[in-house]
Amino acid sequence: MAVTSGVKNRTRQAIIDAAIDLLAGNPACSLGDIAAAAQVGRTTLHRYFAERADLLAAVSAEGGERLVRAATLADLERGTGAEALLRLCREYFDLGSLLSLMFAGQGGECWESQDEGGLLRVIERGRADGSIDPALPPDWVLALLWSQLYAAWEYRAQRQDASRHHVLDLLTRTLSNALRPPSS
Amino acid sequence: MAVTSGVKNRTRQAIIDAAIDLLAGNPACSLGDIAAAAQVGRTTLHRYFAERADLLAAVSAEGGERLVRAATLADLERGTGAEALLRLCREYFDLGSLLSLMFAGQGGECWESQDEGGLLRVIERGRADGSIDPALPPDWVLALLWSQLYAAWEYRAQRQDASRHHVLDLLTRTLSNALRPPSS
DNA sequence: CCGTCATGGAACACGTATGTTCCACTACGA
DNA sequence: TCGTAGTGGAACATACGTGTTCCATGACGG
Repeated sequence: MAVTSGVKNRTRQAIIDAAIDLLAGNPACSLGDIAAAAQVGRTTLHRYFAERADLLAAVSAEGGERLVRAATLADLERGTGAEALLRLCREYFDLGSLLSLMFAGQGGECWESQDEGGLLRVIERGRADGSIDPALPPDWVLALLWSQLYAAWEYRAQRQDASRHHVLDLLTRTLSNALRPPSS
Repeated sequence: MAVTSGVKNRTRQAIIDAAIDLLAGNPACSLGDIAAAAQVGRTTLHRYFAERADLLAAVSAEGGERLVRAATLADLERGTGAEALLRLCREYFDLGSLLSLMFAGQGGECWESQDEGGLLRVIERGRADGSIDPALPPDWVLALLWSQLYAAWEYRAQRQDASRHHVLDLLTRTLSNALRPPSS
């Protein structure tokens, strides 16, 4: 498969990036808005993605790739379950507006199904090695992870004075506390 | 000001209730859908709320009232700051789909501004009495409260087997752990 | 210099949500 | 029995998003 002319790839990527940013803020935003944000004509957008559903599918695929990439960077096999989860949290935090987009997708549709199994395994490991409270069901831990991640992202968006490092520190502290077993 | 005939009040309330339920699931849902859910004609809906914005304003007002009512029931002046916050959490949890609606409203627009001050005072009290980690900024505590509340609501919606009591127990446990100061 | 490639704009048809008007039906009290 | 309040349905005009077609422009390599 030939690499369809570097120009087309860049245009396509610009559209997808713009779509992620705008859809995160308003899942019902118009294609015209997305095209404008990507600095291309609406005609061009339709040339790459015939229907809205096609664009959404491409955004979904891009999101899935970024999630997998983040999970790889987090090196989930290393350390205790809780440590791995917190590392993953830091990687996910850098996904930016993609977080809002997935949260708007109501908890899980396509992307999560990919590595959700992997995450649940990490959580189980944490419950076994004593770094995560076994009284917490794995999917509740997952819900907790996503909700605090989203809260941290929104917190950072509202208070520009808060540095990335500071917010990440708050997130790490509260999440690890929430998951810690009572005996520890 | 006369009480405009009990019938009109009941119709109006039915429309607002239906609007809260549907808008929580889809903020862009049509007025026709809301009218159908309220079991009234679209004409009637327009008779009570001339424009969509009018209905949204009424929903906003209703949400604000319910929040205030919940805060009153929580008796925020009693006990430590953390205890009061957890009581409030339980009251808020029963607001149901209103939680999703306010979360869709992106963290805070009108309703929160009402009692946000009161909540921040409770959080400050908790920081002072040692029941809340003083290292956590009050508005981060607030963000944490809302995000875990939303997570709990979604968790309950997805897993019908989880009883209200069980979910509320998980929420209380993780939230109080997240807020607990390290020394304790 | 010419051809193609990628693009952007204009215009159109179509569907849907919205807001309005008009008329008919039902319940209820005087 | 009559008049009124509350309602619902049908129809209409309007606005907006969508998907398509057609044509013009600028860039780039032969």
